[in-house]
Amino acid sequence: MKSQAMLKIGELAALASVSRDTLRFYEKQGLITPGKRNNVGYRLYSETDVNRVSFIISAKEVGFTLNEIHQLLELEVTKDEKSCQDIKQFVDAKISIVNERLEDIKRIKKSLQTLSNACCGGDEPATQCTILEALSEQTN
Amino acid sequence: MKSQAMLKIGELAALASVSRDTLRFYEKQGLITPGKRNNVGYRLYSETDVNRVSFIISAKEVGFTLNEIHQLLELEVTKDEKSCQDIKQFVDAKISIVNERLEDIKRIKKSLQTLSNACCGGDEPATQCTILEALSEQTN
DNA sequence: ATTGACCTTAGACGCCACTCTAGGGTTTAT
DNA sequence: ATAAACCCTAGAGTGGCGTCTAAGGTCAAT
Ligand SMILES: [Zn+2]
Ligand SMILES: [Zn+2]
Ligand SMILES: [Zn+2]
Ligand SMILES: [Zn+2]
Repeated sequence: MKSQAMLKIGELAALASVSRDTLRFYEKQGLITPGKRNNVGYRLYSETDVNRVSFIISAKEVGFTLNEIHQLLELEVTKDEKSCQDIKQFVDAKISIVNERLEDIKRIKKSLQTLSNACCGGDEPATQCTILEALSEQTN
Repeated sequence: MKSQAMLKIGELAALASVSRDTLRFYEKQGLITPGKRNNVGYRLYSETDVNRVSFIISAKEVGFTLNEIHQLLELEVTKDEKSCQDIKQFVDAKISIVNERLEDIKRIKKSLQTLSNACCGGDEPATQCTILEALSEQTN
C-alpha cells in the first residue's frame, strides 16, 4: 500500500503540463505551501499537493489571476467556515470583471471594423486613406 | 496670424488627457520625434506634434499597442509610398488578434457562468460547494 | 522675497505571470 | 567514467505601459 507516491517536481510538472519553474514560482508566491524535501533537498509532492496544483490550473483556465486564486484558495482551505454564498459571490464578482473586459474588446473590434470597412483597400497610394484620416482626428 | 502657438508639455498633456510623463515616455519610445525646445530647454509642441499625439491616442483607443502604433506611424509618414491595401491589411491583422482575444474572454465567461449556475449560493457551509469541487477536478 | 506651479533628467518601481541564467549538486543510463 | 537528464538557489529579464522619485531649474503671482 504505497498510497503516498511522492512526485518530484519534474513529474508533477509533466502531469500538470506546466514548467518546473512555474511550480517553483507558485511556491514563492505562496500558492503552494513548501512541502517535504528528500535527503538531498529535492521537492516531493503529495497527493494533496497535486490536488492543490490542479485547483490552481483549473482556476487559471477559467480566467482567475494568481492573485484571485490566492483568495480562492483561502476560501478552499477554510470552506467549513464559508458558505456557498461566499464562494458564489466571489465567482460572480469575477464575472462582472470579465463582462467589462468583454465589452471593451467588443467596442474595440467594432471600431476596427468600422475603420477597415471605410477603407477601399485598393492599390492606389494611401495619401487619402480613410483609416489614417480617422486616426488623425481629434477625439475631444 | 499666429498659426504656430507652440504648446508646453503640460498644455499638450491637458489637451490630450494624458500625463506629462506619458508624453515624455512616448518620446523616449520614438513615437514622438523630439521637437523644439525653448531657451531654457522646455519642450514646445507644434500643430504637427499635436496631430501626432492625437493619432497615438486614437490608435490606442481602438486597441493598438504602442508597438503597433509605431508601425502604424511608419505607414502614416510614408503614406505616399503605401497603398490603402497596406493600411487595411494592417488593421485586418489586428482585427484577427482582437477576435481571438474576444473568443478567449467569451469562453472564460461561459465557464464562470457554468460554475456560478451550479452553485446553490445558500447559507450552508461550502464543504460540498460545486464550484470548489469543479476547480479541484483534474483537467487531464 | 517667497510660494507654488511648472519644467528638466535619469533611473527606479509596479503589475502580471512567468522565463531564463549562472553556477552549482544528483541520478540514471551506457 | 562520462554524459544526459534531473534537481537546487538567487536573481535578472521580458513585455506592455506607464508612474514616481530625486534633485534640480524657471516662471508668475503675491
Ligand atoms: Zn483607398
Ligand atoms: Zn484606405
Ligand atoms: Zn451549495
Ligand atoms: Zn456552492
